Amino acid sequence: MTDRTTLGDLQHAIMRVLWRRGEATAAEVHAALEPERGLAPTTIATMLRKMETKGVIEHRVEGRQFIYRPTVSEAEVRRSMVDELVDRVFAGDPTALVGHLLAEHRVEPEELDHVRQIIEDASDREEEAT
Amino acid sequence: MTDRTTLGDLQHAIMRVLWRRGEATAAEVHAALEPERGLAPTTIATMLRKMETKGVIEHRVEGRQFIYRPTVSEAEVRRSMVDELVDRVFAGDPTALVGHLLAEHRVEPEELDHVRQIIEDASDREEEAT
DNA sequence: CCAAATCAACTACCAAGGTAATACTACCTC
DNA sequence: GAGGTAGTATTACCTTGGTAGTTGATTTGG
Repeated sequence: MTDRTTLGDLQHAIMRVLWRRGEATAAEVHAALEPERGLAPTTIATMLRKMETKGVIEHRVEGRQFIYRPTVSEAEVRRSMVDELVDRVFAGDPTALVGHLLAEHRVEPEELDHVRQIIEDASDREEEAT
Repeated sequence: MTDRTTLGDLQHAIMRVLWRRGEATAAEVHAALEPERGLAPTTIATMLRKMETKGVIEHRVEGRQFIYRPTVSEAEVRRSMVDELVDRVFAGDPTALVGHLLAEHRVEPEELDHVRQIIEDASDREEEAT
């Protein structure tokens, strides 16, 4: 089940565009990434085709254009990429990654409280919904 | 400065052996990884050579054997790999990754308190040292 | 109706990670 | 000294991500 959907940097950038807009043509994706990446339009088109083969996006035809949209959610990708990192680098222990983040990345304790609060609220709502 | 030292899965497994033991020959690394990976000895040897080219390990000669040892620490690798994930997947916001971990990976709040305690203690010691 | 623009498809490279057989070399043993 | 053994070097192949030129079909503007 756990599909381990890993994306490269460009693939991820493309997915971000698709997630934000719901769907887009190759030209639109290219336009969106042009500023910071300056890639050839064909590069985007090729990557889109590869990504479709890989199964992370699909397209429908509109006239002579392909309109692509994601088949995996941002949450799924996050999850599998974080899982992979946790397995590879922290021996499967997510708490160790949290520790690392607090120690190395200077995540403020107040921020942490805030985050925890959000989680707890969410859990509460979940229980209520039972 | 920030070298962005990314390691593949096998490379990471090899590094773990080297970090644990301080140094090891190709045969020793192979022996250590044999059980769970079952790779050919030459595969390990080839990978070690590639990793040395890449600069993450180095070797000294002892008789006709090469004894490899890490040139980068586990902490450095962790840091750059986590940085990369945070940049790619969480738009550079480490707190977002913490949130994800708490929400998706069911990190227990008690665990969190524990982790935070460790961090705070460390900060205290740091201040004392001033 | 023809030329220019628009798209997708095809083809081609490069780098890096991974995997391994084969070749070479030096040493050790009989 | 011959042969096996241990160990490194060479070579080779596959996959995936990334990058892009060229080609071919289609559509549309003049």
